[in-house]
Amino acid sequence: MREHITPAQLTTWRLFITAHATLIEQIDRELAAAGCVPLHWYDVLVELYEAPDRRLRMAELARRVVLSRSSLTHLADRLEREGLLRRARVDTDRRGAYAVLSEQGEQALRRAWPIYARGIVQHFIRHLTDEELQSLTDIFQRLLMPATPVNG
Amino acid sequence: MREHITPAQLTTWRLFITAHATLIEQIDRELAAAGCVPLHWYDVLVELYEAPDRRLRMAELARRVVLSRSSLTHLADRLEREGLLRRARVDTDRRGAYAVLSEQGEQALRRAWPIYARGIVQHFIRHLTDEELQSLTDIFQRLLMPATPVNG
DNA sequence: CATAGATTGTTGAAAATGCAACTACCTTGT
DNA sequence: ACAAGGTAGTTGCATTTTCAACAATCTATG
Repeated sequence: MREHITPAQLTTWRLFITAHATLIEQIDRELAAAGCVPLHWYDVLVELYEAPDRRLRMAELARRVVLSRSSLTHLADRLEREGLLRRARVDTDRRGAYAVLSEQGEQALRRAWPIYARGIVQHFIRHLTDEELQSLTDIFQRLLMPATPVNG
Repeated sequence: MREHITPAQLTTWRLFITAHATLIEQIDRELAAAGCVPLHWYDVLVELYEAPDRRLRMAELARRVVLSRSSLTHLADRLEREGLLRRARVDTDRRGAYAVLSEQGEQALRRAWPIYARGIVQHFIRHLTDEELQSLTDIFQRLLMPATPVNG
């Protein structure tokens, strides 16, 4: 299996990593400066926000934010300690637990959103044409496809 | 300053985050399975490898791998403990320190490269046309531009 | 040359992350 | 119904990352 890779291809990959790190770092700094929840917390909370009943099974939530189950447990502990979410039992499976967005969690989302949105626009969207936006969406979806066999 | 953001734009952004996390996770897992250095270590070592004299000032290295100076200090401590790099004094600035790639560090790079390259191809390059590769390079460079005022 | 202000890199403590082991529970096959 | 094996989530611990404070040194200005 030949896995040759050209310098140009490697450059693209490395720019991908660097661009990501730089953008996240910048936006996270802006959120912190505004006294908002960090980006990673936001991602978790917003998944709950969009889910039916503002709740998701722990494992499903972990999958969505690309975390191990144990990492999510710890993160959820912190969020719960801050009152941003609570856990709830699952009627149909006594092992299971829902993570449920709390009222405070929703407020935290609303508070952070303007800052976050501004960051996304200024550091990301702003630099892209509509075609590029569409192309990026296609590409990222394609990259994720192998990892998500059925559930699109 | 209107910072409106469309659902499609937000989707692109979120796919960016998710795709990145997924790819890194996958490649890191493969490196670990092969008993190689983790991706983050690799990134640091390869910067040194490409630098003149296999060495870089700590602050410059930190900038390149998008880490805070203090985080890099700790990371360099670990790499030094593993014998993958060493520190050296700077003649012209007695505060300064070089991080220098060691022979062992170079070996670690060489050992990890095939695994890493395979991961990059299989999870990233493989899914992209040549045009897309070029387009991504342009885009990521553009995204990074604001952060690097002069020095391209 | 003296001093105020920046910059370099490190430190120690706190927070976050990941791994392996564990409990509790569900599912399957017999 | 029961054992074997799988899954959900948590726990403790070790590793990694971040933050604020610090000492040492450099630089610029008067």
